[in-house]
Amino acid sequence: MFNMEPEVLERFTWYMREQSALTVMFHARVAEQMGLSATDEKCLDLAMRADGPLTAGRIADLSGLSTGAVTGVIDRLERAGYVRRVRDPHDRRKVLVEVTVGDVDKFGEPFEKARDSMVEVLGHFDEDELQVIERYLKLQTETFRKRVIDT
Amino acid sequence: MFNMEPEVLERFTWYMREQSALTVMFHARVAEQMGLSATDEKCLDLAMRADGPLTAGRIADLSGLSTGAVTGVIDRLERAGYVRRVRDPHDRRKVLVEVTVGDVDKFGEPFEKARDSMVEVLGHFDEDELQVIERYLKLQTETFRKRVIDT
DNA sequence: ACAAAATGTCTTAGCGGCTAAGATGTTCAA
DNA sequence: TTGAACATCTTAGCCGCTAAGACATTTTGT
Repeated sequence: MFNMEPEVLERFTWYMREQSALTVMFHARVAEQMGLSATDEKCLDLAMRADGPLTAGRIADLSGLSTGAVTGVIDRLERAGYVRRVRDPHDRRKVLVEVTVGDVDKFGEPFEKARDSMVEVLGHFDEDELQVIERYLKLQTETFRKRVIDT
Repeated sequence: MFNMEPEVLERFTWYMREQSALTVMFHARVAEQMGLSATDEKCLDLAMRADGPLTAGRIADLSGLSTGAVTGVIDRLERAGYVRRVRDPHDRRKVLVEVTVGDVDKFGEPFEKARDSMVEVLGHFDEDELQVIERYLKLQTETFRKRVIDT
């Protein structure tokens, strides 16, 4: 591998830090717009990004909340119409949390703005460059999850 | 501009969403490792990323917290040794929040892991590709801030 | 088949942080 | 100089979180 100067690394670090802070603010905006707390929005996001419906306990694990707290989260999400409790027919102790809203992108102004913003940015790159960027994003998310989150 | 297929857009949306969720988890890890709440860590991050010291009121604005809450945040950060209260000599009503820790990267394991992870990822690209990625990151953060956060 | 242990969720008590309103101290303007 | 504006702190009340245990269901061991 060629020699990467420290300044380059420093600039990249800055971008990551900046993007990181922007992301936290973005989540706060989305939550506010949906009439949810940051916690509730985070749990709803988990439920939406999962393959199938999650159990209450799995949401507790993924979110880091206690099971008691998750009960409250699901109560509020259910009351607001975002999810529905369904008892698992194969194990009636379990509660499956089913998301009852369709298209993710319908989730208010912040999401639309974020999408528009992304389209605008990507418009500044040609096809070859987009392939580089996609390779980067894919590798970045995978590596970050493996090395930082999944400890 | 050339024609961008919907699937490409969808894949990029997925990466952004994934990265977004990972970032939120990352902040939770960092906060936990520092013995701080998510709120306190967010405020400390604001103070660290600012040019000079911020006032308590400015932190309230930027964080979206009430001034009363910020008083508590600064109390806890000060007690934990991360910041120091300094009265502004030019306007003694104001309280400047001075960060009293040096290198940002000393901030615990998660930060180091994140940095290592970034280095590993960037190692998979040559110099030309890195320039594309940097251009993308710069444009992305700027555009996102302008279009989504600063409404 | 039955009892005991394990599992998954919900309930409750107690704690701590948040908001809103107002108190306190400082600066600005007439 | 005096009243208004400003910046922060204090306080009361509320709400969500954790920890512990209750309840219902499933699994295990005999």
